[in-house]
Amino acid sequence: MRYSRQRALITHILKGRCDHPTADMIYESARELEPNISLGTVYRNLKLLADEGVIITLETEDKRLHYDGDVSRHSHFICNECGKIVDLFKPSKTPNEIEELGLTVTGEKCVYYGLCSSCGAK
Amino acid sequence: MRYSRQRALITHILKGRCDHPTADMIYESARELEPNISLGTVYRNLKLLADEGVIITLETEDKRLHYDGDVSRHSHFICNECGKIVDLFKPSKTPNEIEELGLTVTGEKCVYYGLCSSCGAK
DNA sequence: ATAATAACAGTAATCATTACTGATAACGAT
DNA sequence: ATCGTTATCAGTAATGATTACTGTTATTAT
Repeated sequence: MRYSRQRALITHILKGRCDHPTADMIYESARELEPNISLGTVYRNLKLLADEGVIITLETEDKRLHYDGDVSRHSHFICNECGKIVDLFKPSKTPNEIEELGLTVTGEKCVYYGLCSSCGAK
Repeated sequence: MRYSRQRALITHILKGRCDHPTADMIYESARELEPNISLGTVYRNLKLLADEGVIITLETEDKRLHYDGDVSRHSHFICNECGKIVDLFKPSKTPNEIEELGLTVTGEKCVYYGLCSSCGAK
């Protein structure tokens, strides 16, 4: 993977903020420093960076992919009302521990990734 | 919410299978018994049923929403290779316990839902 | 420096999902 | 039981996030 100013910028932006922006939000930020950057370039590099494990993706119910520059093991809380995404460090926080942060938990979705038995055998 | 034959069929199909079909797959199944059912009807009812809590949605990396008729608390395993979705009962299975099912776990994404402190105050 | 090609900007295409329209069916009130 | 209201329908068009394409530019190994 060659160096590119655009990819470095996208990485820098994402690592320097603690929210979970969409591609479009990152595009807006990037244009402040690189006015001619293309939205396609943002999408392409976000996908590359996610494939490389440099950043993380977050599928939400708003149908848009959110990106997270923090690749340490942690989970997320999403407000059903305003859609705000909150980082929950310590991955195995129990619902009770989460409530202590002022959050009301009504549900959870936990997905594990990896290889199933048939794909792992190959 | 009024009764409709189409909605009853969609519910029946989803409750009667243990995979995690997309709207399109449910549409195919539904057309076997209700050949004139519309794809829009399938989408509309799946959304209604999910809002009512009768079924559950699952956002995956294939960009399509998957539906689950099992609303009991459980988590999922998705194979990175073939995309197969496996139910993991007992929601708090540890990675080690999952490995015993023949699955190789390389990552997890855990999201909690509810109300944040500002939205909860209202 | 040059050649090979990854990456770019700009834009068109894709495709899952949602919205719209006129027709039909469920169901409470008469 | 029929009527009127309106939720729901079938069919189809529109939406919008993401991806693919095209000709150009920039990176890097030789």
